[in-house]
Amino acid sequence: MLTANFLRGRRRRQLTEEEKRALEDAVARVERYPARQTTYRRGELIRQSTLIVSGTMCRYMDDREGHRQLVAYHVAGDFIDLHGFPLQRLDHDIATISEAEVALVPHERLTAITERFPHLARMLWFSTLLDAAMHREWIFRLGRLDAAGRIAHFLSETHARLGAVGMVDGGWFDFPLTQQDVGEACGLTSVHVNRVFRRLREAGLIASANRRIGLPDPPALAAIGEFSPDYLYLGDELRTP
Amino acid sequence: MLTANFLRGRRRRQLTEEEKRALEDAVARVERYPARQTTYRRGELIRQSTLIVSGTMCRYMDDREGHRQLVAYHVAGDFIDLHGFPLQRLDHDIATISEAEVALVPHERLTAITERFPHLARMLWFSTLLDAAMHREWIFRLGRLDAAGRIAHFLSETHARLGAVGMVDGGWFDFPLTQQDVGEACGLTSVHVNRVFRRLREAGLIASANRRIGLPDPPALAAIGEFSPDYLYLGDELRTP
DNA sequence: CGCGATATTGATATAGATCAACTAATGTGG
DNA sequence: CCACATTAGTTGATCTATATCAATATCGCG
Repeated sequence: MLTANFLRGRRRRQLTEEEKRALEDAVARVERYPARQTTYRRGELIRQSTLIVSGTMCRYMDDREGHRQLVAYHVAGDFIDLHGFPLQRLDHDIATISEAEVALVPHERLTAITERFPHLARMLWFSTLLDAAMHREWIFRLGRLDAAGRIAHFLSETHARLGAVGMVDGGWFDFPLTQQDVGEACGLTSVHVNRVFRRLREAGLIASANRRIGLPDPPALAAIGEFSPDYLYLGDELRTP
Repeated sequence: MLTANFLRGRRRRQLTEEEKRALEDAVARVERYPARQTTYRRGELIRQSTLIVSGTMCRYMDDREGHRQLVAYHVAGDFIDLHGFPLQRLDHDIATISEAEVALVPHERLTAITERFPHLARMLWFSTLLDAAMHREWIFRLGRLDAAGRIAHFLSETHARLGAVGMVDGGWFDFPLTQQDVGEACGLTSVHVNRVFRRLREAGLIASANRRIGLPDPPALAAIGEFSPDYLYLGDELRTP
């Protein structure tokens, strides 16, 4: 099932079999994007939305000098540009981080869903509001936390979200972001990210190898990042850092 | 009309008379909140949503030490906690800034709207995604701009949004936020906000009197804040800084 | 195996925080 | 409507987290 990870691990995911089938049937085709490619540019008209089947993508905005600010990081099960359905155009760019397989859903089929399946429509709405909740958390992170806190928060969030879709194994998960990318998500330079990573590593709070990250002590990291996963609306079994 | 300012001044606000009436009829009652009062605390169950008729409110999150980070500022016409309709609980607190008059819409009536008026439902969805777009812009502001840029961006945004609901007069608009509040929105201390305000005032870019702010040269201020109003999805007549 | 991307480390600079008065508004009770 | 209290705004001196600049080391890939 292409859409099996959609809202997986979230509370209130009461989709009926009929709704699941309607969503799966709404997929028009599947594509594969190479790593590090911008797939959508701000302002383009959107006629379909993109559900990540596997791989990772991000949404970002460039400042005047071309420095990138990530505004969201997306993993399997995320409907990355569903915002484009009501908005028609987006205010930011979208790119892959790692290679990604995506399912494309034409907007006319989403319109049909909102007419025929009001509850499923509210679940789609819900999923865009999860993004908004993450945005708020990112605002908090940038506005109130220092460098170590921001990075700890970002890693804790990624850990929790990947956990929800079964992609954490023994505290380890894929992490295809460079230190430069992490800096662009956290409003820091890659140099400073490197120094903070070292401190966290020396404190036994993170480990890394082969583009994967391990969190030996998630609660301690969550404490540094003032992270609490409420805003991810996870199912009961997933609600500890 | 209590709901007259809802989506006012936005592109794609094609509500039929019937839809407008349905929304107006969904209002169960009107309340008045005093200034500087927290009206909703994170995690409470929400059974109704709040549309601001007049006055200003904000959404915020506290850090461990109780320092506040604003994540949104809301004015007349904003459906401040419509996110709570699909989410059921919110991840942040809500408070008034100035005294506010609000219209309350029970969630069961919103559910009825999504079943009977799919297009109006998409417009409600659209309005929550405007919030998400503003959130993204706040992330950009905090992650990539310096103090002057952040403040310039925030003032430019407020100017544009109040313009959309007809609340800007000769470049002047109500601004009930203290410098402390601006700091909490922009990730700065009130002391530093004060110094930046002085510089902007001396440069002839802002003026203030009686809790109002005037922007003598909006394009120049927008340039400093790298502000472009695309993300507000304003009508054609309102799309210059 | 070698090259470009990424990570690492050190030295120095700076924007903004912090601490500490002081002043100007705004409000409040007698 | 005045006297006082409280809140908001202003300014200066100093400190610090993070940026910047620069060099080297290591990794992953063709």
